[in-house]
Amino acid sequence: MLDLLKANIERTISQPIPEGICTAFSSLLFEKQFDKKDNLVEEGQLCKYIYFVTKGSCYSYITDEKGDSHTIQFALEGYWISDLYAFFSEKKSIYTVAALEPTKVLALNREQFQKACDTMPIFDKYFRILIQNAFVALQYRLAKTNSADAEHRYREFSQLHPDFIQRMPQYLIASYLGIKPPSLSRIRKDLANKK
Amino acid sequence: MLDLLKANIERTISQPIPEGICTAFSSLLFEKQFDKKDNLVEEGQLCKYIYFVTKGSCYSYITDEKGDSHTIQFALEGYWISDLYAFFSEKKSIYTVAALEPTKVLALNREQFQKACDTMPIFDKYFRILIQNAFVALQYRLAKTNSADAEHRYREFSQLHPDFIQRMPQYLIASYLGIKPPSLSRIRKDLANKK
DNA sequence: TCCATTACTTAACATAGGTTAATTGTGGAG
DNA sequence: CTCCACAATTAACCTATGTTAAGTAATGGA
Repeated sequence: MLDLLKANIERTISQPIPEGICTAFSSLLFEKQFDKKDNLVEEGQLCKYIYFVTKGSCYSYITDEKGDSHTIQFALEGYWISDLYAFFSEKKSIYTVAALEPTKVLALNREQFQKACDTMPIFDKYFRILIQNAFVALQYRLAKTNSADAEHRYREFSQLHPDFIQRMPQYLIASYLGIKPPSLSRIRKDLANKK
Repeated sequence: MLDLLKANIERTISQPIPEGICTAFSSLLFEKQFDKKDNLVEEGQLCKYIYFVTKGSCYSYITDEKGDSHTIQFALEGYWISDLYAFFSEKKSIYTVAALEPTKVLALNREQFQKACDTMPIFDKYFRILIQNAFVALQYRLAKTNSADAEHRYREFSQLHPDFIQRMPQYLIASYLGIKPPSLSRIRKDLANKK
């Protein structure tokens, strides 16, 4: 499962990395397993790790005052996930990360993350580009949240993430899109009728 | 106005930078001026630069099918702004960046950006942390957009960005919050009455 | 200083999406 | 195979915010 990570790094920075660097990096990570419904990060707790998913899937969400959950991010194999706010600031987590299936991850803690970035400049680059891409995608998602209606957002999401449509339950997709399950049902019904 | 940038870099990476590095970096930048309402980036055009604001203010927005604008980001002195999607992908811009006042910026183009990152690893670090912070803030903004009502979002925004409240017109603040000017007026009226 | 423009407010009405609750569908544990 | 718990759908009704349009207040250029 290190192959998945190595491929991810090389694709992200658009260059092959020496075997030595890869070994050095992987020595900073350790493998961890979670059952379905386990929490990888818990709201209110410190967030010690960022996780690279090698098997399974998970998602992060925020809980509002009414107790409702709002999905922030999905992660399948090959995705990083965590509460980056809490991870970098060393404050209490504001999000929860939970496994949707039995899930295997590679965990990286803050000290090792710093060490990787400080001793191997290639990792500043890797994480810079990784976050750069995530930022661009997130900005677009917010732009669409504020400028397009729910049906439009659902159609675009289906196109962009057919894999998520397959594997994630609908009530989570609804919450990712910023709507409630009955609304998503309505939208799906309308779309089915149109065809 | 290079002082502003140097201070920004040192604060971001939490370490002083040698004078030499600073000079080398600044030689990659060039100064540019815009009048009020000028576009720094135009939707549909290539986005050649990222801009560091040294004087004045600007904002980025997306235009929807109906022709309505939706504010993505504000930038005062000490902020970077651009269409990062277009800048990095070399595709046509999907956002517009416009000056709200007579504005001075330092412009950095893609080749120089690459050069800075490739030859001075400290700039990978600088931009990594910069984008990291922007990502964390953006993720929180989206989380709130999906989980809190407009009044809550406005109160939080006022607390977090009193400077924006001062300097930005209300119709742009409304659009930043994902609502229309009449709604923001209503909210402000209600808040004034509550006190 | 005055006019023209642009921003802000207000009110009446419209609507997308939320809420609730009942109903049906479904997949995993035993 | 058969429950049971949970996920998805549906329908009736509700509410926050949008829409439109008019009126008022600022602002900036001649």
